[in-house]
Amino acid sequence: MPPRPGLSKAELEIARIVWELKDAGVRQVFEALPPGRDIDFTTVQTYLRRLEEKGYLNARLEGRNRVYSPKVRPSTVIRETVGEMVDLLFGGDTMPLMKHLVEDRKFSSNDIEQLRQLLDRLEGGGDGK
Amino acid sequence: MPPRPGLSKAELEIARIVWELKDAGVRQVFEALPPGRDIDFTTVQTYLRRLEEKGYLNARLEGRNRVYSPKVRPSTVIRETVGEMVDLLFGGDTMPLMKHLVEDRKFSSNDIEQLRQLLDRLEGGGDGK
DNA sequence: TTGACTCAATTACAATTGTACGTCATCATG
DNA sequence: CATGATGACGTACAATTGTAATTGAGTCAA
Repeated sequence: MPPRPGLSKAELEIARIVWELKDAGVRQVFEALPPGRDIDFTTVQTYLRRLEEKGYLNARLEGRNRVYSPKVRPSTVIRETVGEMVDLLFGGDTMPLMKHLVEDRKFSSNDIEQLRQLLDRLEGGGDGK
Repeated sequence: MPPRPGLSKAELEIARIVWELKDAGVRQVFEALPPGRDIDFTTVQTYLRRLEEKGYLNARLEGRNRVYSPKVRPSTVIRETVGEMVDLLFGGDTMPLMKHLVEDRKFSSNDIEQLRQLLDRLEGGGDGK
């Protein structure tokens, strides 16, 4: 198969809502938009249709309503999106992104502790290259 | 001022080359493309022009050649791009991205050590919220 | 001095994206 | 039943993006 086409920003926004709702009709997604996000109902319809066409969502007919549910797992989309960004921004090298994040974004000491533990859990699993 | 329009993928690719070269004419950028990246000279020209229009690059005339140099610093572009992605993918929350990266990308034990040190250096500087 | 080249500048054009409209069917209710 | 709300579905359309062709001036070498 050809690799899935990527998601556009607006599509990603909508996909996230479906992931969260697990299972949702157009109206539900529409209503789950953050306040201030002012787009038309039919626009949401369009995004959902495109997401289905691109293979990211399943759609079934419930009565005469279309109900969408995730098809590709969020973690997959995240991996692809992040991977693409790492390629684009850092030539595929993850460490610079890590450095940027650690230095640039604010973490609470709680976060820092969590990160330490994540790293600890890694040790031994890595290929140690 | 209106906020700078974002960079497209192709533009980012070209911007990265300019950052690296510090100062470059179209030809140089063109030649710095990775082997296999097969786009036309004039296409590169177009991207550089757009980058200038969008305010990311400076251009000066050297003889009758246009020489481009960075105007917005890479770190700024990186911050914006990463920030946008964090918003889109994780609703603005950085930690899930960190987790994803740590769990999903392969790090050498050397990398892990470096990350630990980064975290250590943070402690005390963070707002500890 | 005539090609062969090289650039800049302009223009083009298809694909993708963000956004919405129009039409038609269905349903519930006054 | 007429009417208003709701949705599916198809269509539209401008902006952005990825990519290139065209045109015209300047430079170099034969």
